[in-house]
Amino acid sequence: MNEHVLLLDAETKAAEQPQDHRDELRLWLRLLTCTTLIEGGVRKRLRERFDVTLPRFDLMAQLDKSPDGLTLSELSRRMMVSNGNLTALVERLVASCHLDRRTAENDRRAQVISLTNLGRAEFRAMAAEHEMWIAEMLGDLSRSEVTELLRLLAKAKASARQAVQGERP
Amino acid sequence: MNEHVLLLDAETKAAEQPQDHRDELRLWLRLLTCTTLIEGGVRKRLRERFDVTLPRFDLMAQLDKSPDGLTLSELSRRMMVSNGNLTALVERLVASCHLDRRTAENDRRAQVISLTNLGRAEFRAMAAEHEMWIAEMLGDLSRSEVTELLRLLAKAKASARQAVQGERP
DNA sequence: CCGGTTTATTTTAAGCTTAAAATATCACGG
DNA sequence: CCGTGATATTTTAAGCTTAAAATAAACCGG
Repeated sequence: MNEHVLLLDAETKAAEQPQDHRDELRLWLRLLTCTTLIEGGVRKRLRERFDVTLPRFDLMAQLDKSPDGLTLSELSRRMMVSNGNLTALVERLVASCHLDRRTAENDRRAQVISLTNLGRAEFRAMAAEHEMWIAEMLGDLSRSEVTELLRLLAKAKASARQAVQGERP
Repeated sequence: MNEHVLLLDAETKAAEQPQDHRDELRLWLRLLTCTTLIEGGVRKRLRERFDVTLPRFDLMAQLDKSPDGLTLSELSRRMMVSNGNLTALVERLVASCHLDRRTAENDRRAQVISLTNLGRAEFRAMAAEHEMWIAEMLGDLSRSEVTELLRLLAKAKASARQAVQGERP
């Protein structure tokens, strides 16, 4: 009986498995292509128009949404990059007077990072153009297609998050 | 009359522009989140299971689809990474006996890269698991949702490609 | 209040990535 | 066949990224 089950499993695998998940794989590759294309376009425009890198723009974008600043840990969680990555990135932006950094009041381990007035002003000028670039790149999608993509990607995001983070401990 | 037009334009801008493209921006951010999540999960699994990096896997994936090999230019176009990037990546995989590299027969400038038997065998073992990881991460989507996403992302991809590459010269 | 554990950050080593400049070869029109 | 422009690749410099180890401070149960 055991062999029977195993045999069935093997046959099932042979018959279905190799084809079964091809669409999911295609979906992942297409998602990656879309992201890479848009990211490349944004990166290039940021460099040409503002001489700024994408990671710096992303960092400033997070801080612009949090006027009271964020700790490095919170930043790394929101940007989904490693902790050590931020150390150098923040250092450079502090050196160029775009960011402020201070020790947290109640926790001497933590650093609170925030935008300076200069940083905020420069970011907002960039963000305004950035929004138009994105609108242009996604310009062939109708309003309802955008809405539908938002809905389906929310589901994909939840699915991936559960699979990826559900295994952490 | 010119002032009239300009005034209308200004009013239109003030009334619509600041809000008009928020959904496209949200869509882009959600796309990026999905990609980053899945990419991180794949990267981690590739490292833990096979001690291989994602760029190496991607490179081998392209070559596996082209049994006759590819030139560096063609590879860089398909992988959407810069030319110089591949030089070191290929070098390392040649050193570890996963890739072959030979000068093209009819063009002494070009290098043709292909998988060795070892490289192909190792890649296929990884690819089989990789497909299951992706299926798991996207497991909460129904078949019809996957199909619909494929359709909409194809449109997004075409839109972005036109906007990004239409400006090259 | 003390010792073990967790949390926040930095450091380190390796590798990836890009843009731009340099090099080498090819193609082709005159 | 020769120069000119295009194409293929490598080199370079700077910056990004990660994982893992190290450091430091906070928390917490006994």
